[in-house]
Amino acid sequence: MLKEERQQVIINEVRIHSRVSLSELSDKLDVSIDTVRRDVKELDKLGTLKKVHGGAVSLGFALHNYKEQNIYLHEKKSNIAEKAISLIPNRSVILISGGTTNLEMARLLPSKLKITVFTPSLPIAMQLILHPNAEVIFIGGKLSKEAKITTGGKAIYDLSQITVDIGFIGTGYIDSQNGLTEFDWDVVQMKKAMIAASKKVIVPTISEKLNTYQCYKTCDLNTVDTLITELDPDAHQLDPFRSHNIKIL
Amino acid sequence: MLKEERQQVIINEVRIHSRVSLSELSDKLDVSIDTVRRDVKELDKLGTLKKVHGGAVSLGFALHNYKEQNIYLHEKKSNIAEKAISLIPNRSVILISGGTTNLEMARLLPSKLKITVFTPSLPIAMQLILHPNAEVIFIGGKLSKEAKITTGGKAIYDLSQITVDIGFIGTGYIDSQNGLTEFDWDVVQMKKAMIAASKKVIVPTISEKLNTYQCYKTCDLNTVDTLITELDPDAHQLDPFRSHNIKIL
DNA sequence: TAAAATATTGCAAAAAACTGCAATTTATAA
DNA sequence: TTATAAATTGCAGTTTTTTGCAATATTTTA
Repeated sequence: MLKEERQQVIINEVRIHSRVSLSELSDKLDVSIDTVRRDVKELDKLGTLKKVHGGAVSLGFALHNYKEQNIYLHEKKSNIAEKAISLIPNRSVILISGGTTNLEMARLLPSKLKITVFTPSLPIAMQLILHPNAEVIFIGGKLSKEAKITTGGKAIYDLSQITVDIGFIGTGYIDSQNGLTEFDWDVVQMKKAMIAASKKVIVPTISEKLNTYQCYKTCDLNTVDTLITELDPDAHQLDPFRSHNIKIL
Repeated sequence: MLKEERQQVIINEVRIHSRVSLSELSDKLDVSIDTVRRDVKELDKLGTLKKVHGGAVSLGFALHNYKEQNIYLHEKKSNIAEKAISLIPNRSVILISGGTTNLEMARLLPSKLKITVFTPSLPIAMQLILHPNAEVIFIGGKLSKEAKITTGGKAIYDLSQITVDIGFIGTGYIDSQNGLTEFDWDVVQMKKAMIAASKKVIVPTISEKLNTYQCYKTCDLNTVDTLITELDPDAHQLDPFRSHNIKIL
């Protein structure tokens, strides 16, 4: 088989599936993994596809792919995401709201984890497309351009028809007195519906958000089952949140 | 055997198979591999085919291989997208299925156009978030990772509850006999539902797809109101599609 | 943090390409 | 027809490209 043919096959695979692993290609093409790696490297240089660790993805996909803005915050969010992931049993059904911390969680979800995910968040759905074992169900509705999640009566009604094991509910603001709050009224309605649909409510948030609040209230703190921050669970900053029957991680 | 004949055989082989290896040619033509190598080198210089390590490929194949093809296709898609956009009145309600041609349309939608868009496609929704005057309503459901659109009973039911002015329905394959067809059954169900929800059905497609078909049928050609390709509406290639009461743009 | 998976690098064998050359064929003109 | 020049072809030696492997480094996963 000519090298050109091989590369053509690779391009097709990437076009059809948006992503492909080197071992799959090596298998399919019956050449060593080194060879497909070199091929993919060449195609990457030519700008035909994007090489990633373990395989390749189509350029269209790489576009929407997440971009880490602030390294400092990013580390915190990865830390939170890892803690959050540790709470997800295999074969569970979860709900993920929007937000960059939740996006980080979606990105870090282990590929072996079999899971069903409901989400109204466009970026999170986009990310989860890459996950081989996640069944993703998108909550439809009117798109909020700021929050990049769906909102409105339809979405809220759809949420009322489901119950999930765990809801990972991000929040714009969190305060020991005022609970979870937001700046956007539509978003609050969605979060209320998401919380109602979740047997267990987990709130992942970076510590910067602690002790801040806004005008519209999502829920009281005692609605929250688990609060996850990048801090040590025993940190003093978390003291005001201990009195509400909340697990802190 | 004359050199001329030999080279003609080589040209034919490449035309038929898109590719050929030097050893195959040497075998078939019963001359040394050096000779076919020299032949191929000449044909390459004449621009009849493209010489590659170990053999030769057709020019189309080579073009297909690299970035040029993407740019080439992209131009066609922009052309189609512009024609499609000209059919959208201000303040109309439209439905956009998935596909890269439709994505191009979403990208090129004039920012002044006030519009309501229903879509089950993740990339298109992602794109439309950037549009200042588009109200975007996402059709929720189970995500198909291949097509990046939602599918399944819920999405189809939701579609049955709406009616839009225009539906822009991309298609994987289109043929004058077999109509619109797809490779993926779930996607076909979605497209049927989208067509049912549209007062007017517009099918934007690049000419490469004309006269191709697959096993699952979306609809007959006479269901389509307007067919848009990058070709001139009078082009001969479109003749087979004229008899079905279709506007061609 | 350890272990598993993936990348990188250098290297050597194999395949293919290139070069010069001689034998052969073809073309051309006397 | 014949002599000569030009083109074609195959071969041998050399160079380049491709490919797989192994050792080592890096990244990802558990």
